[in-house]
Amino acid sequence: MASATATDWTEHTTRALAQAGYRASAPREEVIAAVAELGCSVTAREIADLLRDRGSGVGLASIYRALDLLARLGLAKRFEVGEGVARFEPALPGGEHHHHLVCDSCGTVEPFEDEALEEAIHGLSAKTEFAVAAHDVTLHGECPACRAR
Amino acid sequence: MASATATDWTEHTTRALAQAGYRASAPREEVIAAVAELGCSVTAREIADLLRDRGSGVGLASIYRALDLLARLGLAKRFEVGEGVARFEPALPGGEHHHHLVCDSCGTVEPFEDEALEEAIHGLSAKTEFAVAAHDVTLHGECPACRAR
DNA sequence: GTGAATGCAAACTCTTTGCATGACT
DNA sequence: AGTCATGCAAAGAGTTTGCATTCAC
Repeated sequence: MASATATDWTEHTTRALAQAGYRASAPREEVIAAVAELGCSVTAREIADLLRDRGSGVGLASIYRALDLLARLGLAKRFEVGEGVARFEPALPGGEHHHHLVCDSCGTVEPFEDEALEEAIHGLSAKTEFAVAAHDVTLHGECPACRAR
Repeated sequence: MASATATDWTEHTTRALAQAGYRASAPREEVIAAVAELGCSVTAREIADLLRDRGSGVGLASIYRALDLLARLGLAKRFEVGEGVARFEPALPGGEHHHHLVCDSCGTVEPFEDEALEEAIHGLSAKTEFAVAAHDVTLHGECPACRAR
């Protein structure tokens, strides 16, 4: 199911780019495939490493440009978990919505969803004078694997 | 009251540094004063600007070193709101706890507290296998001033 | 053929670090 | 006096940009 979702996103993204008038270039397709493959928390470097290992000649600049484009079109979400490095994840069309658990020992980033949290934020949004358009929640701690050690 | 709190924090911080065996140097004191003065969301650059305008000769490196020290001792909290720049705020001894509203138009960062949000996160922490030690919540949107425009 | 997209390298920003000098205890 | 802390400048990491070339339409 995870791979089905990744495929969905890849197709959706490719189609959305075409509809928005962007050309279907091989480098951009490779970046999209890498994002789909690496999943919910990808850095530009991770994509570069994957593509290089794969023998692709895609340059770092093109990766950044592709990620920037995806984020601008709402096809990917850009976020940070506090290391000063931009992270990206596929943005699913359905508006599915999750946040991140970060292991401060090994750096693992894992997604989670929580309805009560969303409700609390929704209630809060109504109370403030800001027009709240988005929110990010990051939980820091230690993952099960690191705890076991 | 805000200034009383700032004074409290300054004194608390100075005392904590002394107790931890750190020397009372003028540059570090200036950085602490600047953090207290600039309040809940300060960048290294903002501190540098303030101190320069004030005629202080404190170097950027010392500002970063001081901020790093404060964060390591738990006297200040380091966070980011998604621009790739480290932000700092005084960490009050009482364990008072807030999060941030960011205006995506003008960059204003404003604190808020919400009990329901804390409860949701607490409940969530109990459900996950991560040992959750901390959390950050950032709400993005448009501030009242920018909305009026 | 024309303009968008790429790759490379240079430029930029933020942050950290090496080292000699100066300051607190 | 003995260190710790500073300032400066250089080094690093991540990201962006200028420009000539390549490629999709």
